Amino acid sequence: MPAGRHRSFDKELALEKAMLVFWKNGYPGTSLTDLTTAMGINKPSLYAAFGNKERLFNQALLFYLTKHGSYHSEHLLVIKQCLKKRVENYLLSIAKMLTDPDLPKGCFICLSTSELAGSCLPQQTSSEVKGINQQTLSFLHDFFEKEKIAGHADKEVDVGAMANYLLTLQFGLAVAARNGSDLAALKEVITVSIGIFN
Amino acid sequence: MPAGRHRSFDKELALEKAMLVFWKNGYPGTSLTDLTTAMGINKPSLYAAFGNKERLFNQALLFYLTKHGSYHSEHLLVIKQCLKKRVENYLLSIAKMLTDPDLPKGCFICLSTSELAGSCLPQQTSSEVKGINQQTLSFLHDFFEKEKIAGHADKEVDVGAMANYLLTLQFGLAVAARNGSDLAALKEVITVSIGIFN
DNA sequence: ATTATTCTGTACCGATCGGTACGAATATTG
DNA sequence: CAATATTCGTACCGATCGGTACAGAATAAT
Repeated sequence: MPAGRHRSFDKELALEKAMLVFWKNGYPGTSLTDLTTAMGINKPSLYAAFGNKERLFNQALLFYLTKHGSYHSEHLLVIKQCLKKRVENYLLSIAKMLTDPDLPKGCFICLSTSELAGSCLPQQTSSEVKGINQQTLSFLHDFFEKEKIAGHADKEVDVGAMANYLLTLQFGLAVAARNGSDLAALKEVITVSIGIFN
Repeated sequence: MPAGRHRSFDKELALEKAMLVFWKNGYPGTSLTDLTTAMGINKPSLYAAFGNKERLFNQALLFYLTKHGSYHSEHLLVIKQCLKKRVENYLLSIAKMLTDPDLPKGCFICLSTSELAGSCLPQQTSSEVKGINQQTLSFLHDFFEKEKIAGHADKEVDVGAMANYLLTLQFGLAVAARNGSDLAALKEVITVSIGIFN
């Protein structure tokens, strides 16, 4: 047991609150006052526990990825379903998250990606966001390659293009949700988008 | 001719410079110093000519829409081309703009849409952004309806879903460009995405 | 009980935020 | 020419920005 006064708040819960604020407002749109208010702590506690705004944001990104970004891919790996159905369920899982009434609309990663261009995000944060997207792209690439080898997809299919298409679609669904599209609207889009598998 | 000292800068050129800064950094990521530096004017001149930051942003949105957002739809109306080819050229026109080396990466409207959720954008700006997206959606809806009536699309096609799909795809391409995708990568995505017309 | 250590709350730091007052400069009007 | 109208540049406003110094409160080890 470490000596000294105990932390009076749940660090992981505070991180989740911070993540939700960043998710809603973006990095430059979120102030330390926004954060401390939502987290229910004071600035010195925030700095002692998380470093600074930039490091808190990076930790929020990883928290988001773990809690809201990782589980969708399970739908791709279900056996005894055709490729089209699995991709559909994968996208539906994402669409449900994007429009969850208990969460900010859209996707935290997609929002951060939109903030990439300018001097908006710190350097390290920028490369972390790009890394996350590259990881998703690599995963989708490998997935389609395996599907092709397994004979579930045509031999001439461009797995790189397929991976890019799916990631682009995810971005699009996220922004559409941000714009107010509900789950029904996203489902329509998904139905159209998986028409390429026919 | 109005009496008094003449404005020493080109108002439209200054608006374009401001638009480029907002396009790169977003609304909360852009400061008045960023703006005045890029525009080559001082703050009082900015306020005299454009009102304030919010009104300048709204004018920048309309400037963007006129200069970089409107001409793509021409590709949809070309006669003597099949629907698939016209949609492809429409998306290619957008993709070229999204990756133009002389412009910020991605789409100013898409970025603003991403900033919609929180207290990031002023109220009037938020509704203007939503209105722009609704207008695009309506245009695409009408376009596909006319195509269906003309017999260029199946009679059972859901024109609302098609419009949503295309808008979502535009958003996705914009974020992908923001993430660093080059024109070749976007072209791959477009090739896959128009596979639904087969 | 004392000491050492860690956290909390207040109060504050310099810098920057969006926005403006005001006088000097430049133009048209008479 | 004066008189008037508009813009420009400087210098500044209160508020908020991200970040911290410091003292007091709370805990563990001695």
